[in-house]
Order: sequence, then structure tokens, then C-alpha cells
Amino acid sequence: MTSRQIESALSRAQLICKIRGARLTPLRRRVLELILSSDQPTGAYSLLAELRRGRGKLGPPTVYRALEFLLANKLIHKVETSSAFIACGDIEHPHETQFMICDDCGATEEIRDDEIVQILRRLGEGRGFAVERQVIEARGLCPACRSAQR
Amino acid sequence: MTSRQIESALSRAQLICKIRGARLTPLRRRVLELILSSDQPTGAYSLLAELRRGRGKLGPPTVYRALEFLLANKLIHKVETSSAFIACGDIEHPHETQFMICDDCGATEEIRDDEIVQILRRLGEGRGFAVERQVIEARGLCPACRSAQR
DNA sequence: AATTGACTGTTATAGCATAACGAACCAAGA
DNA sequence: TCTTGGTTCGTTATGCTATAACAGTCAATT
Repeated sequence: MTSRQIESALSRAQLICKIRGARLTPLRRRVLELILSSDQPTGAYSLLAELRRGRGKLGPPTVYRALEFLLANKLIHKVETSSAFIACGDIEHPHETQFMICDDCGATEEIRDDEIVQILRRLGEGRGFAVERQVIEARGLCPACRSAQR
Repeated sequence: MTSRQIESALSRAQLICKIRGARLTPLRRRVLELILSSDQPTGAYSLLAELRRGRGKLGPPTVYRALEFLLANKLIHKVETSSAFIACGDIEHPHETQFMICDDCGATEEIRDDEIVQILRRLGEGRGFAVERQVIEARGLCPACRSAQR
């Protein structure tokens, strides 16, 4: 992502928060910026290390609280199988998301397929479950690592 | 699960391992037994505590290695969003699996839908990904906790 | 100025997982 | 039988992920 694109994403996030009455504080904005700046999912402690470069000694709760806010406002997603965080690709339209993750290089692609979301929801309903959140992640090899292996 | 059912499952696991040339040692068998005995997913450290009751002081690697073996032989599944382990419902037929998990009581139901598996695989293929493993978990409220809330 | 509520800082701790090394065990061939 | 090599297990130490609990800060409102 270019720094121009990052600025744009931050501005849009700021606007969305304003509309919702949520406060994208400097700390939260900074964490979002760090996540946007990385094209790979980022771990909480890696973010913490970056934060410390600018703000001195901070504890894990500082970054985890910021992440909690960003997740609640659907500005980022958590990749469960990597315990890492990635910027949401379309913050204007909150959505369930799916990930393809390369076991080799860690490349993580956000995909968005409504059919699979509907099917999983129906599977839940059929059993009386009220599905609140879906975690759908496929692990394997990305195209680049596939060719490299041959 | 009744103790008769547990015995049956253990025998079948033993047979499957024998056929495969895999060794279901006393330790691994004991860990599987503990997992079978619980109808909820069980955490590694909880298993460790149980093991210690019979065998004295043991370290985490002991139980994690046993879990690794049981996972590799598809005798158990890992519930990623709970960091916990649950017995496989059909060890004779290895399969991708999905889970419905209650955020309230932790009840976890293994479901098995081929359609969703195929769709996710195709989503991967369409992007050049070779999908090796699928994690599909729906979190929400189980029927019992739904009624209790009203 | 005082109060309230949200946000952040700080310390401590809990929970999950693996690295590294050595001992015990076991199977297979010399 | 003896050795050899591989697998399994015990043990210690450590690393990574996440949260509890409490104190300080700040802004907006009363």
C-alpha cells in the first residue's frame, strides 16, 4: 500500500468513526496505520514494539485495547489461525470475511464470498444455533510458493 | 459418552493405528481417552493436569506431542477459536470438519457438510491456492442458551 | 471548580505452545 | 547377542499470546 493509500484509508476510517460517534484517537489511529502499512497480518507484540519506538515503554493492554476498538468497528480483522491482525479491505461495507493463508510465506488474502457465509449460517440455523461470528480460513500454499516448490 | 462407548472408540483407534503402522502408545491412548471422556473440548493444560494425577510431574511437551500424534492421525480435531481439542466423531472416515460453538456455555458441535468444503476449496483454486486444511467455525448461541436468554 | 466517563499507562499474571537436550525404549540387521 | 539407529518420552527453560486489576489523565458537562 502506498502512503497515499494509507492516508486515504485513515481518513475514511476517521469519517466512519465520526459518523458512528466512535473515537479514533491518536493511539488507535496509529495502530491502524501500522496495520495498514503491513501487507501481511501483524501480531499484537510486533505492533507493540513499533509503538514503543515512538512512545517509550508501553504494556500489552495498550495495544490490545486499541485492537479491540478497531475490531469492534470492523476496521480490521483478526486472522485466528495466525493470531494476527490485518486491515479490512472494505470498511464502508461491514461483512463476514474469509482468508486464504500460505503456510510457507504467510501471505494472507482476504476473500469475500456470500454463498459460503449463507451456507454456514443455514447450517447453524438448522441446528438451532444463532450464529454471531464466522471464522473461515483456508491454509495451504499460495501460487508463488506452489511454483517455487516444483 | 458411556465408558463402553469410550472403550469401543479406543479399540477402533488402536486398530486404525495398527493398520497404518502408527503406534498408539499408552500415553497417547490415555490422552485420547481423556478427550473422549469429555463432551466439551479440552485444553492442553487441563489434559496435562489429569495426566499428572496418574503419572506424577510431567511437562507441557509430553501432552502436546501426544496431541500432535492424535491430530496427525485424525483421531481428534483442534477447535482453533477455543484452543482446545475434541474427539473426532468418525475416525474411520477422515474428513474436513466444521464446528458450531456456543459463546455462552462452550458447547461445541461437530458438523460435517461437504458442500461448504467444496466451495471453500474452489474459492482457493480460483485464486491459485492449494488448500491443505480448512478451519470453519461458527460462534454464537446454542439452542439451550438462546432460550435461557429470553 | 467538581463530577463523570472514556481512554491510556502500568504492573502483574494467566494461558497457550515449543526449543533443546538427554534418557529410555524398541526394532532390525550384523 | 550385540550394536545401531530411530522413535518416544521426560525435563527444564523459554517464548508468545492475552487479560485482570488498578491508577492516572483528559475532556465535556454540570
